[in-house]
Amino acid sequence: MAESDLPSDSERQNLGLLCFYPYRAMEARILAGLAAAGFDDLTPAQGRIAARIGPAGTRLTDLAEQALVTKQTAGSLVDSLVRCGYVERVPDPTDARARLVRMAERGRAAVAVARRLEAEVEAEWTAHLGEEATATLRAALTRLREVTDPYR
Amino acid sequence: MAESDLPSDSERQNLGLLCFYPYRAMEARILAGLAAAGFDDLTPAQGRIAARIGPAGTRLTDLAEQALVTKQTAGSLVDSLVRCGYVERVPDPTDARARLVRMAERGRAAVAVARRLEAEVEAEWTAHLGEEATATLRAALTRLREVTDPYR
DNA sequence: ACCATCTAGTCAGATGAGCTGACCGTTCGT
DNA sequence: ACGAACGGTCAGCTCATCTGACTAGATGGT
Repeated sequence: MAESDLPSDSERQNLGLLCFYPYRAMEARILAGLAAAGFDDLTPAQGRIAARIGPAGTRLTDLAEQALVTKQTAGSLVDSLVRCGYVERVPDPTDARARLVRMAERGRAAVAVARRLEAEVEAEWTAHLGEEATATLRAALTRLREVTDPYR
Repeated sequence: MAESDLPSDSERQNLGLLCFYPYRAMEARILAGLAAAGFDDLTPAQGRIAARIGPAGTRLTDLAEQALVTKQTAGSLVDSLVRCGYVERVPDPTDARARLVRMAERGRAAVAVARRLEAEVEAEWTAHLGEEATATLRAALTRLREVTDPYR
């Protein structure tokens, strides 16, 4: 990679903002693809919550904490996901106060589509940047997460 | 996001999601810093609009297009920014239909603080990643923007 | 010059996403 | 066994965002 390709000072952008573009692009592509596949009642916020549901189910409080929203917000998003058939609530066998939010049939189908779309977009990005630069980018972002994501 | 038949590393995350953490962290830090400096009536959405106002002023329609929101949304955000004294609307001398949204005194003061905070956070990230890796990261993100930002 | 059309921006109304604060039932440590 | 902590819901609010319909000014073809 030629060093002369580095942006001039006037073009130099805030690193946070630079991170925003790929994130927004990925989210938009996945949401559009899901809609095209018939999952057209999903919103970005629902997706962000749903993406954090573990294989065995996850408590509402944990979802809220990881997504950095209040439990009320998480609760209403889960309600809407339940209404649309993506997830279900089951009692937590280990704690009678709690319930686990778990993927339902439709949710699993949507996740499969989302994974495929995600891989598709990453492949495009890799084609643009090159294999090696992409791997380096992923490594840097993963390290950066250590200081930017409080809930790893 | 954990179950997949693919034998993928469990730590390996969607590149889009990996981009999300730094973006969110940067935005939160800048907003918190601005609030601490007395600019405590700014919301994230107002900030995203305000960040796109050019030195000579920018039309509402252009702000909306760049921020990927409708002009109605941009309009109401600008209204609130005007109310709080951050920006002002002046007639566009070249088109009587249009008005330019321009930074006001308080807006310029806030921008100065935001720039300082931004540099501060980037310095922390650089300390964590190292000079060279940070430069490489910036270069990769800048190139990635070519395919992820429709309004460059 | 005229009219059709385009563009800049606003008005009205709806909904989603997020918050704070108050509350109830369950669990757990001492 | 009891009080503090935890899991979750209810109520009520604000802000951000959308779609659709509209007005005023600009522009271009005949």
